[in-house]
Amino acid sequence: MTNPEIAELLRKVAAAYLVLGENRFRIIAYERAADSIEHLTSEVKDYWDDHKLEDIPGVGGGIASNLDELFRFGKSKHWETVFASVPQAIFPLLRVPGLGPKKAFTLVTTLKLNDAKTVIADLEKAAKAGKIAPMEGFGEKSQSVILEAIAIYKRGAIKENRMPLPYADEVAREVILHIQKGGSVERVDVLGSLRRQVSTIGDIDIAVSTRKPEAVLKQFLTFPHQKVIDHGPRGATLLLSNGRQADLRVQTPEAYGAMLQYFTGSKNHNIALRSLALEQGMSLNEYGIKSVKSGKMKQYSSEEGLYKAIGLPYIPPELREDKGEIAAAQKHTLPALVEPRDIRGDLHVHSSYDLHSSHDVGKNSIHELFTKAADLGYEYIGFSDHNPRANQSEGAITDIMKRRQAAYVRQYASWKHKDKKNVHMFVMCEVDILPDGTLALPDTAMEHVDGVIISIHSAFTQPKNQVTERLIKALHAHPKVRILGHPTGRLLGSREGVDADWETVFDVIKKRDIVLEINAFPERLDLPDILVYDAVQSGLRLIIDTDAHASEHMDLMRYGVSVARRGWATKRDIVNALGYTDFKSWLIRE
DNA sequence: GCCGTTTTCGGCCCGACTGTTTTCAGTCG
Repeated sequence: MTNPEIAELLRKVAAAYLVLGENRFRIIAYERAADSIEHLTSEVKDYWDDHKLEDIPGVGGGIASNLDELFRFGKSKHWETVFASVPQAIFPLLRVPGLGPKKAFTLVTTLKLNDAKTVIADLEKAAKAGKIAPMEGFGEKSQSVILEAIAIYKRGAIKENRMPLPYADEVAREVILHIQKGGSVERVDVLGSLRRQVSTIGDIDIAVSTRKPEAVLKQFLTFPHQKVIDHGPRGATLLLSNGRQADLRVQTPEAYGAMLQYFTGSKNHNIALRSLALEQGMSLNEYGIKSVKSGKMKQYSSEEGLYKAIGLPYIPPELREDKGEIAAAQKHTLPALVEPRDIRGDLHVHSSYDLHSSHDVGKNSIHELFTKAADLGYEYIGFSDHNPRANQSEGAITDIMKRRQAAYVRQYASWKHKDKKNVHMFVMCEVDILPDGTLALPDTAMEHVDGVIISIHSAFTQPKNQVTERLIKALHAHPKVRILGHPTGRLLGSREGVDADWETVFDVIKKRDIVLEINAFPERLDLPDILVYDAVQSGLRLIIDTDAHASEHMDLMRYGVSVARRGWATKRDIVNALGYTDFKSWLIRE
C-alpha cells in the first residue's frame, strides 16, 4: 500500500466520522495523520517494518494499531466497520471540488444515489434535471457550481499526481516573470511545498509584496489559464493549462513576513508554532501576531522578526516539517545547512564518449563538460559513464576501459591547453549492481578508473532481504567502490524505489567509508530526504551529483542541495563540499 | 485520536470564502 493510498484511506475514515457526527477532534486527528503521511518521502510501510509507525507525526497508538492490522491482513476491521456505517456512494463525490462529506451525504441520501460506481454521473443527471436547487441548504447557484465542478473533474483536471520539484519550479518561474512584467512588485516569493523544496509539488503558490495589490492581481489574471477558480482582494487562483493550480497572494510590505510564514507551512509546523505562541499569550495568523489579552495586532515585515517575537531564531523553510526543528530552534541547535555555493564538484556526469554501454550516453563532449564545470566554478569533475555491456569477455571490457581512460586524459590535456583554465578530472564509472550483487565491471578493469559509483538499474522489485544482501555484497565488491548512486532507484511518479533494510546498509557504508549519493536528476531526487536525515544522524557522509546527461543538466545541482537541506545536512556532511586535495584523498585510497 | 521542558488528562490553530441564510454551516488551505 502506497502513501497516497493510505492517506486517502485515513481521509475516508475522517469523512465517515464527520457524517456519523463523531467527536470533531478525532476527525481532525485523522486528517492530520493523512496530511502528514501525504508529505512523507519514505514509505509508511518502512516505518511499519521498523516498528516505528508512531514516529510519524500525527500517528499515535490508535491509528498505528489499525495501520498494523492493515499491513498484516490487508484491512482494518474497525475502519471497515466505520466505512460500512455510511453510504458508499459518498466517497467518490469527495473528489469533486466543493463537495465535502456533509454535502455528499445529503445529496446521496436525498437523491437516493446508491451506486458508488455511477454516483458522479447520477449526480450530474440530477443536477441537470434541476433536482438539487430545491433541496434544503442548496440553491440554483450551488446546483450550477456542482455541474461545473463535475465538468472540471471529468476533464481530469483534478490534481492527482504531483510534479517533481524542478518542473514545478519552472512553472513558478514563468508565472513570476509574467507577474513582474506588470510592475508594482516589491518582492516575490514562492510559498508552500515549493518554498520548502519538497521533492514533489501539488499547486504553485506565490506571494507578492506590493503597494498596488489590484494591479498585481490584474496582471496575474492575464497569465494563460483554463479557468479562474478564485478571485478576491487578497489573492486569486488559476487553473493552468497543464491542469495545475497557481495561487497568488498579495500583501503590503509591512505585513509581508507574517503572510510568507503562514503560507509556507508546513501545516504541522504552523500548528506547532501557533501552539507555542499561544503559550506566550500570542495568537498567530496570516496578518501578524495578536495579543490574546489586549486583542492588539502587530505586523511583521520579515519572517525573522516574526520568529524572534515567539522567541525563536529564523528556521529555514526546508526544515519546517514539525520534525524537531522547533525544539532545535529553542535550544539554538539548528544545523547550518549546506548551500549551493558550498559544492566544489560534480562526480556523476555522462559525456558523449561512447563505450558501447547498455545504457544511454550523454549529449555533450568532454570539452563542453569541462567548460561547463569551469563556468560553474567547480574545482573538479568526475566522468561516470555507464560500464560497457557486461556480456563481453573480461579482456574486452578491460581493453575498452583502458582506451577510455587514455581518451579522457588526452581530452583533458587539450582542453586545459586551449582554455587556459583548470578543473581537476576524475575518471569514474557508473557500474551496474547486477541482481545477484556482483558488479558489471571486472576487477581487471578497475585499474583504469579512479573510483566507481555503483547503482541499481534492474530488478527493482526484489524482496527486502534480497535487495539488502545484494547491496551489501556490492558495497564489499572492490576497494574502488566509493559511491552508492541513486540508492533507492525511485522515479518520482512512476517507479517505487527498492525496498531495502537501510539501517543495515548504512552500517556497511559507514564502515567502508563509502558515501551515499543524493542524485539531483528531476525524476530521481534520490536519496529521499527522510533517508538523508537518517544517514546524517548516523554520521554518514553524502555526495550530491547531477547525473547529467547534457551540460545543462549540471545546473540542476541545487535541487540535490535542497534534498540535502531537507535532510538537515550541513557542509561537513557532504564530501563534494571538500576542496580538491581533501576530496581526492577521500576518493582515492592509498 | 493525538500529545506533553508545568500535563498520562484535558486540552486541541486560524481564517477566508461561498451560498444560503437573518446568524450560520460547509469547505478549503
